[in-house]
Amino acid sequence: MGFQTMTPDLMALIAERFKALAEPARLRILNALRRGEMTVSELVEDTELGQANVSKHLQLLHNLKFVSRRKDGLFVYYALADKRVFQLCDIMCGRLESEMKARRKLLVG
Amino acid sequence: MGFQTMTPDLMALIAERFKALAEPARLRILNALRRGEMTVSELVEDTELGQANVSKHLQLLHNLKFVSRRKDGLFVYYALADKRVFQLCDIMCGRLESEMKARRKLLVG
DNA sequence: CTACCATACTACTATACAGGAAACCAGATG
DNA sequence: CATCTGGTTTCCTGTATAGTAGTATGGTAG
Repeated sequence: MGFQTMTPDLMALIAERFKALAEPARLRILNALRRGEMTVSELVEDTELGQANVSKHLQLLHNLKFVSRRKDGLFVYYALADKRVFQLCDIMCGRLESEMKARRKLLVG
Repeated sequence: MGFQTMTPDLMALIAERFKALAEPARLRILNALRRGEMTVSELVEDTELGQANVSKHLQLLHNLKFVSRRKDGLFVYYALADKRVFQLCDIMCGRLESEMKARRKLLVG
């Protein structure tokens, strides 16, 4: 596909997916899941968010295929479904570094 | 830096930047700018958004260093300041492709 | 069965922000 | 100066969604 052939539809789909990552709470959840599969309550503990809140975020991330879900008895286990998330975050971090460097240069210069 | 050393602060900064890309209007503006420097009114024509609206989006993109601005007489020229945007979009497109493939498999299977 | 626990759903409030209209500002030009 | 043009800022409205509290569902244990 590629970003070259940019249609409004494609644009909306991409925007929707960026929006999923545009929330510190969800980034925190995804980051926690890097350690491996976790249950909802483990994530609640780890992220210090409310249970309903975590559940909602997980649902959204699952709909967009960022996480997978597996039910086992009483618990529901969530896991990363797409590691590209971190590739995206790394690029953003690179951007941030450039920004900060530029800002520092301004202050010094 | 890298996403490894994830602090809440860093998370918020990243989320803020993803949010900038989580808007079809802004993606359209950035995509238009791929052709090169453009004035606000050229962008208005190209994107079919309101002029004030475009101006506001440009300001946001400029604050986050996605675009650069250059004033010349009556006109203000905006240009891409960071091509990594499209790298990000391409990764998202890759994700979309995987998603669609998986969905198709489900329908067929 | 009842009691209990993990998770999901519903209803609500508060906040953020996109978009549009109009006021406003800055250079250019006569 | 007055006026035009291009761009910005302000105010407003509607919509979307984060977060929370309370409730419902569904599996498990006794």
